[in-house]
Amino acid sequence: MNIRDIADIAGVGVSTVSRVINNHPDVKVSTREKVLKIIEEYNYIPNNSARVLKKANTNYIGLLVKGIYNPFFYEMINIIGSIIASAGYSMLYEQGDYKIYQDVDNIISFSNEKKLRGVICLGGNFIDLTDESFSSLNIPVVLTSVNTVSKLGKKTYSSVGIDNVKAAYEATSYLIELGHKNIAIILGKDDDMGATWWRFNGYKKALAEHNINLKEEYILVGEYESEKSYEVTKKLLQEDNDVTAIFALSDIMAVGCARAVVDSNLKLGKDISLVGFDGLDYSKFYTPAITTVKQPRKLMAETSAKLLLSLIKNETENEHILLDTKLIKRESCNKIL
Amino acid sequence: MNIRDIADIAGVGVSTVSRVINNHPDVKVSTREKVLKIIEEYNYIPNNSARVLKKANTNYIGLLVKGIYNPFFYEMINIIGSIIASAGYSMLYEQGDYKIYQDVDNIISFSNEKKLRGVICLGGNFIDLTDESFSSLNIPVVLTSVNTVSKLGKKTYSSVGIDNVKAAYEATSYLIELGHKNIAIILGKDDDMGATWWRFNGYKKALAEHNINLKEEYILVGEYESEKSYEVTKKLLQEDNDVTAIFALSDIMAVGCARAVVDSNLKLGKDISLVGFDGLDYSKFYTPAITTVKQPRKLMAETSAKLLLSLIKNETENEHILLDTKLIKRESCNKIL
DNA sequence: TTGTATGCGTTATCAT
DNA sequence: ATGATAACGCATACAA
Repeated sequence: MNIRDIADIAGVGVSTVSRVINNHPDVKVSTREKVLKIIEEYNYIPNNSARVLKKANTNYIGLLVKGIYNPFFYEMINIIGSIIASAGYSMLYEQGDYKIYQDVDNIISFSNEKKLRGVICLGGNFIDLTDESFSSLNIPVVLTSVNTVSKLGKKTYSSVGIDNVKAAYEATSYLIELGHKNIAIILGKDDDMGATWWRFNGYKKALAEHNINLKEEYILVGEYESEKSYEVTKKLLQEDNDVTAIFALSDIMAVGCARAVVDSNLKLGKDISLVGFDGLDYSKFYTPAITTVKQPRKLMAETSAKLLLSLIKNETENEHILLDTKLIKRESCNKIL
Repeated sequence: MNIRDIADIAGVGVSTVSRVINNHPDVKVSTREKVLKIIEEYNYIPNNSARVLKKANTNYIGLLVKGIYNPFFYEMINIIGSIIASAGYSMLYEQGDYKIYQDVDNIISFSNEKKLRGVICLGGNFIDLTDESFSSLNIPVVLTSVNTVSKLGKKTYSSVGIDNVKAAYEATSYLIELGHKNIAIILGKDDDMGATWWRFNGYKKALAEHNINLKEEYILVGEYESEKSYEVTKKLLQEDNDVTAIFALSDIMAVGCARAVVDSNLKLGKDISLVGFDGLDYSKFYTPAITTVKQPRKLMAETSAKLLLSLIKNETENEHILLDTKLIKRESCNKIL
């Protein structure tokens, strides 16, 4: 069943059917209705490939997600997906693990191969972006929750994110204000140039401002996993009796820490203070509830999708949007002398 | 840059280039290398739409996910995605909320529109499946973590899931064996004919076998949300002093319950026993750790993807696979007299 | 307002 | 082993 069949059945030319399908104005109302009825009746669906081949553009938007198991992104995927869908686009989803470091090449080949109209990247490393990085790409790119280190190429892509340095600085400062001096930090990956790196910088900045020395032993790596964070925290608590606070760079890791504290016969929110990062639901329902840096992930998702849509429609220029985080104080922290 | 350009540059015919691209045997090694070099040099990527138009089949596999925020599915999405990708297919992702009840129509239009090679559905309601439901569909369908009620049409699709009745029966029986008689249950949605309904049946079966009456007041609805579950649990504990155990049909909801117990000045794992469902990581790290029914979600994801791939390759017939769940006993339950 | 004819880039058939 | 050419289904320029 193709456009010609419909045309024959309706007793009209193919172009008329095409015009009906594409809502062109120059069709008599009665003709349009007749054609529409037949399309309906025969369940005709235009061949997308032929359309794309002819028009040389698709209605695909690519979503490139970095990090296999990142609950933080999952919710965002669906928000982005629904906005994209209601704008008439389809979402082509691809994910890569943390090991792939050629993210730019990834985007370009993804785009070329699938003839995308635009791309959103959730996470990823874009360390050495240049003015030419995206030059071979003629579709808009939105990097969301991505930390670019380079100042170059800002005109060639958009971004939506948070100020990781500031967020981590605030969280660490909060712990310091509560009187903590021995503050351990659980990093995601130690070779990560993304969020981990910037947040680590915020932590170091806060320590430095209060003349607290950075201690090697207090820098742990949790691999963004509860389990791993549990292990490293437990080990730390066994070996060191001075530590009074822990800053975990994700809530997933914070939960692992929390349990490690309990299992070390210490009281969370009393012997050890804990701050997480992300603002996932379950930090709120944990016992005791875990203080965390809340990222506006719904807003981030919405902003990204809407921005990309505007960019595709050429309604706006590339933008770099930083959204606010919020330190949510709960029961896992307390004041010490 | 198209196949003709490459052919011209290489000084060969288009068919030769096509043969090279598609790894056809009848090409002299030297010719193949020459063409390959030029393809590489000019960064030529074959036009997918033209290919599809010609071959009348894509390399798209559709993933239809039900339920906007279901962490249980998220991890599975990525596992499925990576298996699909390494088999050379791309994943077209669509999601719907719980309100859409015409899931079969959804699959069919999705498939037709995108010329999919196969579809995996994560969740969803397929209550009145008939032998004809999928008859207009000539691609394999795998329903994962879906509860079909109908016995019809089993030859026309595959499924991967767990025995929800049995799993819920075991969990409830466990609580009963511990001495509990007043066991509340937190359902997902009250009008859900999917997992909730079957698990609810397992719960009822266990109660009936031990001559425990089903109490209206003990049937709560948590909307698959921690927050909502928190509220209904808190209300229950205020109004009723007899309840000694709660069975939450998802870990997300269990976490909400857990906190509600604490906030009602009761001790979880002592005054109130709690069993969750799913086996998400954080039930393990909760304090106290939450007993839960673990679903083998990685295995479910792998099984689904591999099954679909075999079905596409016509290597196997439709199958209906039930995987085992496991009750993981932790600290949130205790024996009462 | 409507129909005819052409070409989008590829693969497959048929020659050579 | 290789090349010419005819589809695939559609949108559109042009003709009517």
